[in-house]
Amino acid sequence: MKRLPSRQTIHSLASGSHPIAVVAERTGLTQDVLRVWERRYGAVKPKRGANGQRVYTNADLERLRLLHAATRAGRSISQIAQLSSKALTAMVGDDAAARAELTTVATESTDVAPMIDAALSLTRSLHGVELDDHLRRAAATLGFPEFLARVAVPLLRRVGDEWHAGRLTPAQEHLASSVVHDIFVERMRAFSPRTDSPRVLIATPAGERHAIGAALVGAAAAVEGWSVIYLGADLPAAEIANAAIARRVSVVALSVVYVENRERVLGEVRELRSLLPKDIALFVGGSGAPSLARQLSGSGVRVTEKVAELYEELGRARVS
Amino acid sequence: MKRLPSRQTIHSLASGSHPIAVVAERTGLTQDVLRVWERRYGAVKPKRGANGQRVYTNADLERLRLLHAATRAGRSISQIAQLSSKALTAMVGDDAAARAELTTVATESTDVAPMIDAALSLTRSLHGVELDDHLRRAAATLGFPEFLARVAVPLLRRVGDEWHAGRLTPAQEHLASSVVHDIFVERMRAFSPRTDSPRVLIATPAGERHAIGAALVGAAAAVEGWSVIYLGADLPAAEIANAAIARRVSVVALSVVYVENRERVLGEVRELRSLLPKDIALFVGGSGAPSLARQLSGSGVRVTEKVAELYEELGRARVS
DNA sequence: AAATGCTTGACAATGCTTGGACAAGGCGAG
DNA sequence: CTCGCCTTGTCCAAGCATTGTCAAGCATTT
Repeated sequence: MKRLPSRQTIHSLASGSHPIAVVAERTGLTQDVLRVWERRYGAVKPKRGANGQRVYTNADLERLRLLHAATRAGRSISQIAQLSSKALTAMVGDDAAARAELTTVATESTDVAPMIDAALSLTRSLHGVELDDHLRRAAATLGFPEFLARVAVPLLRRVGDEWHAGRLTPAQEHLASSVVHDIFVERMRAFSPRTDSPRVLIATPAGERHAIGAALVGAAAAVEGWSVIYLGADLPAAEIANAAIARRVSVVALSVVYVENRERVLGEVRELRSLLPKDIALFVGGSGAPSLARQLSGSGVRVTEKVAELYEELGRARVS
Repeated sequence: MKRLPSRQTIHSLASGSHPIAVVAERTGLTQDVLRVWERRYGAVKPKRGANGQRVYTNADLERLRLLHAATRAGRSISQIAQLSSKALTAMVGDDAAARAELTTVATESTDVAPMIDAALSLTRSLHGVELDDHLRRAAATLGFPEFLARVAVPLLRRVGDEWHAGRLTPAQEHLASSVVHDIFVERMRAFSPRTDSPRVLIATPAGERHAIGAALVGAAAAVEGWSVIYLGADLPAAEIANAAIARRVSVVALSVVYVENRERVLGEVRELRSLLPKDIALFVGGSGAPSLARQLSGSGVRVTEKVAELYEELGRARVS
């Protein structure tokens, strides 16, 4: 038996132990590449199990991700394989920053500011059809991911700001949200029917009536190749759980934008977690999610920054 | 005695008691696997009924689902069968999170080579509907200008090459062209009806029966904000001139892909130029255009080869 | 008798490892 | 510019362990 002092258990939780297949899946590297990087450059030195198979730690995994990012940025593996993980982190960060700078210069060819301004003015004048048309053009011109990051999200934020400042009426705000929402939903439906891709179910919990965040996540996920089941807003936990089980999704994602009744939302999320089988992962995202993070930690619910970024950080240079 | 009709075995019963068939159904594992996992790895240890048959609890069921998810993620059953259910939950959650993260991060710069390869393979197998779907996804993901330059044009060129090399049949070539053509035309129609924008007329001269280049230009122009009048292929100069004058276009663009009869095309272009008022600009583009460049220089006809050039020319013409 | 399930043993498919070979692309020298 | 060298990712073959599946024979229940 292994010795199990508390230190060891903590450490083993943090260090992880993954077979090569998992590492390949998670890093995006081929098994061949993993082996050859080890053999030729000693990039990582995984332990071996009793059967001689490689056993990678989480540190190895992270290191390999860094190496992968660095090689994608144009570095040659033989030059960087021996570097410390710390140096690698710094290097990858530098590369990302440099590239972000470069791409923002390069992408200024299509200037989105006029698109957003035009959309805002159509919102003001309550020209719904024209707004819809205008945004669809923008989406077709930029491509959906770009449209999301550089037009839809900034527009929604500006509409929100203007509304808070009293310069937009609720009707105007509602119009903009609903037009954008419909575009998201349509795109989601158009992209989803891939049969063999992993399924994700998206909704907002009961008490959260803002569907727009959920629709945004759904559209983004659909474009990324997920098969999306979109249920919309304000659903009780039992409904969500039933749908998730019936459709055999592997992930359920909830969007929480504005927390009206904190306890109620928390209760709904907890109930949903208890109703779902453990092998279905539950994510909570959205601008309201971080405020729930503490109460939900350790309960098997993941409060994901990644999804929250779609709301707040996508406005900046999205190139990671 | 123990009359437990299957209906009563709902998860409201905390412990549950299920025969192997139910467990197999609910976990997606075969009965053989259930037994062998128990025999070889002690993954679960179900109680036995009076007759020696296995009786699984709900906890067993959940644990088996977790194990199933973990093995699907690439882990080997012998390594994880002994782990606690809690550790398993964490591991499966991690795997799901990693996958979600990987896909959402992959938004950076989309690699088009696989798109083109996939399109070519769909062309080979004559899957017209799938090809259409695939290309529309690509267009929506990249945005139409990017799609044109990085997918559609390279694809058409490769199809042409393969066809010349005898590796594609005429039917396959035709399928690809027609699918791409339809996408172009649809995009053109969907984008055109701006009332106040400058108008461009697009066609191919008599003798040129390949409409695809014209459709390409039309779609590009429509996305750029032009109001496009698309006449299609193989039209005599007089027809084109009449339409151009009647609709008061400011630009006429001709596409010439494959020059069958050089003199005839030259004649058509010259005649068209002479029929058009001087304030209507005349462009000739397409892969067949450069070979006509010399004979047309100085005659008030502008020759462009690449799509990018055409964009520039259109931009210039629009300003003037 | 039919259905369901158990055990044991055997077998085939899959996956991992090692070592080597190969081809495409980058890069400097001629 | 071409030529060769180096780097790097991919592929292959053989050996071995793991793992899913199958068959045969038996037990219990309907």
